[in-house]
Amino acid sequence: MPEDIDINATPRISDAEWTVMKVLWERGTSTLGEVVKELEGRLHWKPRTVQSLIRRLTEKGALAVEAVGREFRYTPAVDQNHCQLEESRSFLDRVFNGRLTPFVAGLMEREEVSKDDLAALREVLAQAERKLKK
Amino acid sequence: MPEDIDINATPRISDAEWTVMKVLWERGTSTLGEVVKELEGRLHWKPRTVQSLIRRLTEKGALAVEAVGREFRYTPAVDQNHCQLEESRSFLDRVFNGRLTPFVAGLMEREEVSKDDLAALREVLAQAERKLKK
DNA sequence: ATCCATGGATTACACGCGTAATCCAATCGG
DNA sequence: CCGATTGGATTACGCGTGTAATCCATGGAT
Repeated sequence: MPEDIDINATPRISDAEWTVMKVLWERGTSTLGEVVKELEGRLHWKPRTVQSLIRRLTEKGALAVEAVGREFRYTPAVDQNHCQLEESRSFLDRVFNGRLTPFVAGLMEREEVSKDDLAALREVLAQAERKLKK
Repeated sequence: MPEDIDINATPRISDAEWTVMKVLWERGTSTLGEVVKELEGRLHWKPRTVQSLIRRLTEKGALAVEAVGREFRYTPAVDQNHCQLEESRSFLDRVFNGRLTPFVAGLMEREEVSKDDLAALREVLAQAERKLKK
C-alpha cells in the first residue's frame, strides 16, 4: 500500500504567509506579540490577522508550536532555502517555462539590477563555473 | 478629481491563466479550438475549462476579442515582457525581499543551472555591465 | 480587588481560482 | 436534411486567501 502523502513536500505558503514566515526565519522563534510588533508600521495588519496567518501556518506544518507559560512560541518547521527553491522553480515554470536566463535578462534590460548586484552575480557565476569544471 | 484606476496596471494573471496566455503570446492570435488543441496532451483540461480561462482573461482585459464569422479570435492585449517583469518583481519581493542575487545563488547551489545557462547568463551579465559603463 | 490588554479558539465572509457542467445555436460531415 | 460537434453564455461549487471580529480566560497594572 503505497502512501499518497509526499513526505518531503513543503507546504504551500501563500503571499501573506510568506511575510510572516520571513519574520520567523529571521528571528528564529517568536511569540505572536513579537511578530505583531515586528510587522506593525510596515503593515496595517491587525493582531488577529497575524494570529490567523500563524494558525494556518501551524496547521499546515510550516511552524512548530511550543507552549511557554500560557503563551506559545512559534518556530519554523520548514527550511527557508527549501521553500525558496520550490517557489523559484514554480515561478520560473509558470512565467518563463522554467528558463532562468530570460528572467535575469528581462530584469537587466529594464535596469532593475544595480552595479552591486552585477558584481555579486558575477561572483556567484564564477563559483558555479568552478564547481562545474571540477 | 484624481482617478483611482491605474491606467498602466497589467491585470493580475493567475497560474492557470498564464498557461493560456503563453499559448496566445506564442501564436499571436487564436481561436478557442486552436488553444484547446495546443494544450491537449500536455494537460487534462476540458475545452470548457480553457473557455472559462479565456473568458476571464478577456474580462480582465488581458485578451482582445475580434469576431470572425461565428467564432472569436483572441489576441493578447497586454505585453508579455511587461507581465513577466511584474511577476518577477512580485516574486522577488515576496520570497527574496526583492534581492535577485540570493535567488540565482540558490538555484546554482542546488545545481539547477546547466552549463548552457551559465554561458548565456555570462553573456547577459557582460552586456549589462557594458551598458552600465556607457 | 479590578480592569484592561493580550492571546488562544472559534467563526466570518467575500473574492479569486481551478475545474468544469448545462443549455443553446450554428455549422459541418455524411 | 440530420445528427454530431463546436463555441458562446450562463451557472456551479468547493477550497484557499486576505482580512479580520467575537468570545473567553488570564496575567499584569493600578
